[in-house]
Amino acid sequence: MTEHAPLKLERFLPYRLSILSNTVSQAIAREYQQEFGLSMTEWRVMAVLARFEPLSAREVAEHTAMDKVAVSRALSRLVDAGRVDRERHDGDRRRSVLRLSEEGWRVHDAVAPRARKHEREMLAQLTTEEIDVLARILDKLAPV
Amino acid sequence: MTEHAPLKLERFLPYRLSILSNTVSQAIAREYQQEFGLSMTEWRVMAVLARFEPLSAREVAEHTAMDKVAVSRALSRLVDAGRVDRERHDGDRRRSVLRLSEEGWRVHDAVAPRARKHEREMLAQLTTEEIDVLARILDKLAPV
DNA sequence: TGCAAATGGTTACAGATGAAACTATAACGA
DNA sequence: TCGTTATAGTTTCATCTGTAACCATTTGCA
Repeated sequence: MTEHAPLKLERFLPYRLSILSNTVSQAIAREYQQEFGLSMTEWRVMAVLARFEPLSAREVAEHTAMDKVAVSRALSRLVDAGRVDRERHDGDRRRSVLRLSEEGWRVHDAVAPRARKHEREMLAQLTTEEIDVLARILDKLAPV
Repeated sequence: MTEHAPLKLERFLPYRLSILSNTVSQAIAREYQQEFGLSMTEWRVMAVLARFEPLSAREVAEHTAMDKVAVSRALSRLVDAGRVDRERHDGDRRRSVLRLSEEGWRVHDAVAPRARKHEREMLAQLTTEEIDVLARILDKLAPV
Protein backbone atom coordinates (compact mmCIF):
# COMPACT_ATOMS: atom_id res chain seq x y z
CA MET A 1 0.00 0.00 0.00
CA THR A 2 1.21 3.46 -0.78
CA GLU A 3 2.09 6.04 1.83
CA HIS A 4 -0.05 9.13 1.74
CA ALA A 5 1.10 11.36 4.61
CA PRO A 6 -2.15 13.25 5.05
CA LEU A 7 -1.85 16.79 6.27
CA LYS A 8 -2.81 17.32 9.90
CA LEU A 9 -5.02 20.30 9.32
CA GLU A 10 -5.55 20.97 13.01
CA ARG A 11 -1.76 21.35 13.45
CA PHE A 12 -1.24 23.26 10.23
CA LEU A 13 -0.23 26.79 11.03
CA PRO A 14 -1.85 28.71 8.20
CA TYR A 15 -5.11 26.94 8.93
CA ARG A 16 -5.00 27.66 12.65
CA LEU A 17 -4.10 31.27 12.03
CA SER A 18 -7.05 31.64 9.72
CA ILE A 19 -9.40 30.10 12.28
CA LEU A 20 -8.13 32.39 15.00
CA SER A 21 -8.22 35.47 12.84
CA ASN A 22 -11.75 34.76 11.62
CA THR A 23 -13.04 34.02 15.09
CA VAL A 24 -11.64 37.22 16.51
CA SER A 25 -12.56 39.45 13.59
CA GLN A 26 -16.08 38.11 13.40
CA ALA A 27 -16.66 38.58 17.10
CA ILE A 28 -15.70 42.23 16.80
CA ALA A 29 -17.42 42.73 13.47
CA ARG A 30 -20.67 41.32 14.77
CA GLU A 31 -20.71 43.99 17.40
CA TYR A 32 -20.36 47.06 15.22
CA GLN A 33 -22.38 45.44 12.51
CA GLN A 34 -25.41 45.03 14.72
CA GLU A 35 -25.20 48.32 16.49
CA PHE A 36 -24.01 50.64 13.74
CA GLY A 37 -24.58 48.73 10.50
CA LEU A 38 -20.86 49.05 9.95
CA SER A 39 -18.91 46.41 8.03
CA MET A 40 -15.34 45.54 8.90
CA THR A 41 -14.05 47.30 5.82
CA GLU A 42 -16.02 50.43 6.64
CA TRP A 43 -14.71 50.38 10.17
CA ARG A 44 -11.14 50.09 8.97
CA VAL A 45 -11.60 53.06 6.70
CA MET A 46 -13.03 55.07 9.56
CA ALA A 47 -10.19 54.06 11.84
CA VAL A 48 -7.47 55.25 9.48
CA LEU A 49 -9.32 58.45 8.73
CA ALA A 50 -9.61 59.09 12.45
CA ARG A 51 -5.88 58.83 12.72
CA PHE A 52 -4.58 60.37 9.52
CA GLU A 53 -7.27 62.54 7.99
CA PRO A 54 -7.43 64.14 5.54
CA LEU A 55 -6.58 61.30 3.19
CA SER A 56 -7.23 60.43 -0.41
CA ALA A 57 -8.88 57.11 -1.24
CA ARG A 58 -5.57 55.71 -2.40
CA GLU A 59 -3.95 56.64 0.89
CA VAL A 60 -6.78 54.98 2.77
CA ALA A 61 -6.14 51.85 0.72
CA GLU A 62 -2.46 51.91 1.64
CA HIS A 63 -3.14 52.31 5.33
CA THR A 64 -5.79 49.60 5.47
CA ALA A 65 -4.18 47.00 3.20
CA MET A 66 -7.46 46.94 1.28
CA ASP A 67 -7.61 47.25 -2.47
CA LYS A 68 -8.91 50.40 -4.05
CA VAL A 69 -12.18 48.86 -5.13
CA ALA A 70 -13.04 47.79 -1.61
CA VAL A 71 -12.11 51.24 -0.37
CA SER A 72 -14.21 52.94 -2.99
CA ARG A 73 -17.24 50.88 -2.05
CA ALA A 74 -16.77 51.36 1.67
CA LEU A 75 -16.38 55.08 1.12
CA SER A 76 -19.51 55.45 -0.95
CA ARG A 77 -21.49 53.77 1.82
CA LEU A 78 -19.85 55.91 4.48
CA VAL A 79 -20.45 59.10 2.53
CA ASP A 80 -24.08 58.11 1.93
CA ALA A 81 -24.49 57.43 5.64
CA GLY A 82 -23.09 60.87 6.40
CA ARG A 83 -20.16 59.46 8.30
CA VAL A 84 -17.46 60.69 5.95
CA ASP A 85 -17.16 64.00 4.14
CA ARG A 86 -15.71 63.86 0.65
CA GLU A 87 -14.32 66.86 -1.21
CA ARG A 88 -12.24 67.23 -4.35
CA HIS A 89 -8.55 67.97 -4.05
CA ASP A 90 -7.73 71.50 -5.14
CA GLY A 91 -4.57 70.87 -7.10
CA ASP A 92 -5.53 67.44 -8.49
CA ARG A 93 -9.15 66.97 -9.37
CA ARG A 94 -8.87 63.21 -9.61
CA ARG A 95 -8.15 62.96 -5.92
CA SER A 96 -10.70 63.07 -3.16
CA VAL A 97 -10.12 64.61 0.23
CA LEU A 98 -11.69 62.52 2.96
CA ARG A 99 -12.50 63.31 6.55
CA LEU A 100 -14.76 61.90 9.23
CA SER A 101 -17.90 63.98 9.65
CA GLU A 102 -19.11 64.90 13.13
CA GLU A 103 -21.42 61.92 12.98
CA GLY A 104 -18.47 59.82 11.82
CA TRP A 105 -16.50 60.90 14.86
CA ARG A 106 -19.39 59.99 17.11
CA VAL A 107 -19.50 56.50 15.65
CA HIS A 108 -15.75 56.20 15.88
CA ASP A 109 -15.72 57.24 19.51
CA ALA A 110 -18.38 54.66 20.29
CA VAL A 111 -16.74 51.80 18.40
CA ALA A 112 -13.06 52.32 19.19
CA PRO A 113 -13.32 51.47 22.91
CA ARG A 114 -15.20 48.28 22.14
CA ALA A 115 -12.60 47.21 19.65
CA ARG A 116 -9.93 47.83 22.25
CA LYS A 117 -11.93 45.88 24.77
CA HIS A 118 -11.99 42.87 22.48
CA GLU A 119 -8.27 43.10 22.05
CA ARG A 120 -7.78 43.27 25.80
CA GLU A 121 -9.97 40.24 26.37
CA MET A 122 -7.94 38.34 23.86
CA LEU A 123 -4.64 39.36 25.39
CA ALA A 124 -5.91 38.62 28.88
CA GLN A 125 -5.64 34.95 28.04
CA LEU A 126 -1.91 35.26 27.40
CA THR A 127 1.09 35.81 29.63
CA THR A 128 3.16 38.94 29.15
CA GLU A 129 5.89 36.83 27.61
CA GLU A 130 3.45 35.40 25.11
CA ILE A 131 2.18 38.87 24.27
CA ASP A 132 5.70 40.14 23.68
CA VAL A 133 6.61 37.22 21.49
CA LEU A 134 3.37 37.51 19.54
CA ALA A 135 4.11 41.14 18.81
CA ARG A 136 7.60 40.16 17.63
CA ILE A 137 6.18 37.43 15.43
CA LEU A 138 3.73 39.78 13.82
CA ASP A 139 6.46 42.35 13.24
CA LYS A 140 8.48 39.72 11.45
CA LEU A 141 5.76 38.06 9.42
CA ALA A 142 3.34 40.90 8.75
CA PRO A 143 5.25 44.15 8.94
CA VAL A 144 2.91 47.11 8.57
CA MET B 1 -11.25 70.52 21.45
CA THR B 2 -12.44 67.03 22.28
CA GLU B 3 -10.18 64.05 22.71
CA HIS B 4 -10.76 61.30 20.18
CA ALA B 5 -8.15 58.63 20.86
CA PRO B 6 -8.11 57.15 17.34
CA LEU B 7 -7.34 53.48 17.11
CA LYS B 8 -3.86 52.65 15.86
CA LEU B 9 -4.94 50.10 13.33
CA GLU B 10 -1.41 49.04 12.49
CA ARG B 11 -0.84 48.10 16.15
CA PHE B 12 -4.26 46.55 16.63
CA LEU B 13 -3.89 42.84 17.11
CA PRO B 14 -7.03 41.51 15.43
CA TYR B 15 -6.19 43.63 12.40
CA ARG B 16 -2.63 42.41 12.18
CA LEU B 17 -3.69 38.83 12.63
CA SER B 18 -6.15 39.17 9.81
CA ILE B 19 -3.52 40.67 7.52
CA LEU B 20 -1.08 37.90 8.32
CA SER B 21 -3.64 35.16 7.95
CA ASN B 22 -4.90 36.51 4.63
CA THR B 23 -1.41 36.95 3.25
CA VAL B 24 -0.40 33.44 4.14
CA SER B 25 -3.62 31.75 3.11
CA GLN B 26 -3.78 33.56 -0.19
CA ALA B 27 -0.22 32.69 -1.05
CA ILE B 28 -0.97 29.01 -0.55
CA ALA B 29 -4.41 29.20 -2.11
CA ARG B 30 -3.07 30.83 -5.23
CA GLU B 31 -0.82 27.86 -5.75
CA TYR B 32 -3.38 25.08 -5.67
CA GLN B 33 -5.93 27.30 -7.31
CA GLN B 34 -3.80 27.82 -10.38
CA GLU B 35 -2.50 24.33 -10.68
CA PHE B 36 -5.49 22.26 -9.64
CA GLY B 37 -8.45 24.62 -9.79
CA LEU B 38 -8.88 23.91 -6.11
CA SER B 39 -10.33 26.49 -3.74
CA MET B 40 -9.22 26.77 -0.15
CA THR B 41 -12.45 25.28 1.09
CA GLU B 42 -12.15 22.35 -1.31
CA TRP B 43 -8.59 21.75 -0.21
CA ARG B 44 -9.59 21.73 3.44
CA VAL B 45 -12.28 19.17 2.75
CA MET B 46 -9.80 17.00 0.91
CA ALA B 47 -7.27 17.31 3.72
CA VAL B 48 -9.66 16.10 6.40
CA LEU B 49 -10.93 13.31 4.21
CA ALA B 50 -7.36 12.20 3.63
CA ARG B 51 -6.89 11.94 7.33
CA PHE B 52 -10.21 10.68 8.63
CA GLU B 53 -12.14 9.12 5.77
CA PRO B 54 -14.80 7.87 5.58
CA LEU B 55 -16.70 10.89 6.88
CA SER B 56 -20.17 12.31 6.55
CA ALA B 57 -20.59 15.89 5.39
CA ARG B 58 -21.41 16.98 8.89
CA GLU B 59 -18.23 15.43 10.21
CA VAL B 60 -16.26 17.18 7.50
CA ALA B 61 -17.83 20.43 8.64
CA GLU B 62 -16.77 19.78 12.22
CA HIS B 63 -13.21 18.98 11.29
CA THR B 64 -12.80 21.97 9.00
CA ALA B 65 -14.62 24.61 11.05
CA MET B 66 -16.64 25.35 7.93
CA ASP B 67 -20.40 25.57 7.96
CA LYS B 68 -22.45 22.85 6.36
CA VAL B 69 -23.44 24.99 3.38
CA ALA B 70 -19.84 25.65 2.47
CA VAL B 71 -19.05 21.98 2.88
CA SER B 72 -21.98 20.95 0.73
CA ARG B 73 -20.86 23.24 -2.06
CA ALA B 74 -17.23 22.20 -1.86
CA LEU B 75 -18.28 18.56 -1.92
CA SER B 76 -20.50 18.89 -4.94
CA ARG B 77 -17.62 20.43 -6.85
CA LEU B 78 -15.21 17.76 -5.64
CA VAL B 79 -17.61 14.96 -6.53
CA ASP B 80 -18.22 16.48 -9.96
CA ALA B 81 -14.49 16.72 -10.49
CA GLY B 82 -14.13 13.05 -9.59
CA ARG B 83 -11.94 13.80 -6.63
CA VAL B 84 -14.32 12.55 -3.96
CA ASP B 85 -16.56 9.48 -3.98
CA ARG B 86 -19.93 9.90 -2.34
CA GLU B 87 -22.13 7.01 -1.24
CA ARG B 88 -25.19 6.77 0.94
CA HIS B 89 -24.85 5.52 4.48
CA ASP B 90 -26.35 2.06 4.92
CA GLY B 91 -28.09 2.50 8.22
CA ASP B 92 -29.02 6.17 7.78
CA ARG B 93 -29.97 7.23 4.31
CA ARG B 94 -29.73 10.93 5.09
CA ARG B 95 -26.02 10.64 5.63
CA SER B 96 -23.39 10.52 2.93
CA VAL B 97 -20.22 8.48 3.12
CA LEU B 98 -17.31 10.38 1.69
CA ARG B 99 -13.91 9.23 0.58
CA LEU B 100 -11.14 10.57 -1.62
CA SER B 101 -11.13 8.89 -5.02
CA GLU B 102 -7.87 7.67 -6.55
CA GLU B 103 -7.71 10.92 -8.45
CA GLY B 104 -8.45 12.72 -5.20
CA TRP B 105 -5.51 11.03 -3.56
CA ARG B 106 -3.27 12.00 -6.46
CA VAL B 107 -4.25 15.64 -6.03
CA HIS B 108 -3.82 15.41 -2.29
CA ASP B 109 -0.37 13.90 -2.61
CA ALA B 110 0.65 16.68 -4.95
CA VAL B 111 -0.77 19.51 -2.88
CA ALA B 112 0.12 18.43 0.66
CA PRO B 113 3.90 18.80 0.27
CA ARG B 114 3.50 22.27 -1.13
CA ALA B 115 1.28 23.31 1.72
CA ARG B 116 3.90 22.02 4.12
CA LYS B 117 6.59 23.87 2.23
CA HIS B 118 4.71 27.13 2.68
CA GLU B 119 4.41 26.48 6.38
CA ARG B 120 8.13 25.75 6.61
CA GLU B 121 9.01 28.95 4.78
CA MET B 122 6.87 30.87 7.18
CA LEU B 123 8.38 29.23 10.23
CA ALA B 124 11.88 29.66 8.84
CA GLN B 125 11.57 33.35 9.64
CA LEU B 126 11.08 32.61 13.34
CA THR B 127 13.35 31.38 16.09
CA THR B 128 12.54 28.08 17.77
CA GLU B 129 11.41 29.97 20.84
CA GLU B 130 9.02 32.03 18.77
CA ILE B 131 7.66 28.92 17.11
CA ASP B 132 7.06 27.27 20.48
CA VAL B 133 5.32 30.29 21.90
CA LEU B 134 3.23 30.69 18.77
CA ALA B 135 2.02 27.12 19.09
CA ARG B 136 1.13 27.76 22.72
CA ILE B 137 -0.71 30.94 21.83
CA LEU B 138 -2.74 29.16 19.18
CA ASP B 139 -3.54 26.35 21.61
CA LYS B 140 -4.87 28.89 24.05
CA LEU B 141 -6.77 31.15 21.69
CA ALA B 142 -7.92 28.79 18.97
CA PRO B 143 -8.12 25.29 20.44
CA VAL B 144 -9.00 22.79 17.75
C1' DT C 1 2.28 72.10 -27.64
C1' DG C 2 0.13 67.47 -28.11
C1' DC C 3 -0.14 62.71 -27.43
C1' DA C 4 0.98 58.39 -24.98
C1' DA C 5 1.33 56.56 -20.48
C1' DA C 6 0.27 56.76 -15.62
C1' DT C 7 -2.83 57.69 -11.78
C1' DG C 8 -7.24 58.23 -8.86
C1' DG C 9 -11.37 56.45 -8.63
C1' DT C 10 -15.81 53.99 -10.16
C1' DT C 11 -18.51 50.48 -12.56
C1' DA C 12 -19.58 45.83 -14.29
C1' DC C 13 -19.38 41.13 -14.07
C1' DA C 14 -18.50 36.69 -12.08
C1' DG C 15 -17.63 33.84 -8.30
C1' DA C 16 -17.79 33.20 -3.12
C1' DT C 17 -20.23 33.43 1.29
C1' DG C 18 -23.83 33.33 5.00
C1' DA C 19 -28.55 33.08 6.68
C1' DA C 20 -32.76 31.15 6.14
C1' DA C 21 -35.95 28.16 3.90
C1' DC C 22 -36.59 23.65 2.18
C1' DT C 23 -36.52 18.25 1.34
C1' DA C 24 -35.82 13.82 2.95
C1' DT C 25 -35.05 10.71 6.47
C1' DA C 26 -34.73 9.24 11.24
C1' DA C 27 -35.72 9.44 16.29
C1' DC C 28 -38.82 10.12 19.99
C1' DG C 29 -42.96 10.10 22.80
C1' DA C 30 -47.96 9.84 23.69
C1' DT D 1 -48.65 3.67 15.24
C1' DC D 2 -49.04 8.33 14.39
C1' DG D 3 -47.51 12.90 14.77
C1' DT D 4 -43.94 15.97 16.42
C1' DT D 5 -39.28 17.11 16.56
C1' DA D 6 -34.47 16.61 15.21
C1' DT D 7 -30.91 15.78 11.86
C1' DA D 8 -28.31 15.48 7.15
C1' DG D 9 -27.86 17.80 3.36
C1' DT D 10 -29.27 21.07 -0.58
C1' DT D 11 -31.19 25.20 -2.60
C1' DT D 12 -32.24 30.04 -2.66
C1' DC D 13 -31.48 34.75 -2.09
C1' DA D 14 -29.10 38.72 -0.87
C1' DT D 15 -24.64 40.45 0.01
C1' DC D 16 -19.56 40.59 -0.51
C1' DT D 17 -15.32 40.28 -2.91
C1' DG D 18 -11.83 40.29 -6.61
C1' DT D 19 -10.58 41.12 -11.36
C1' DA D 20 -10.87 43.59 -15.26
C1' DA D 21 -12.57 47.20 -17.85
C1' DC D 22 -13.58 51.81 -17.76
C1' DC D 23 -13.67 57.28 -17.28
C1' DA D 24 -11.48 61.49 -16.06
C1' DT D 25 -7.51 63.87 -15.13
C1' DT D 26 -2.68 64.54 -14.81
C1' DT D 27 2.16 63.62 -16.02
C1' DG D 28 6.00 62.93 -19.00
C1' DC D 29 8.27 63.58 -22.99
C1' DA D 30 8.99 63.93 -28.15
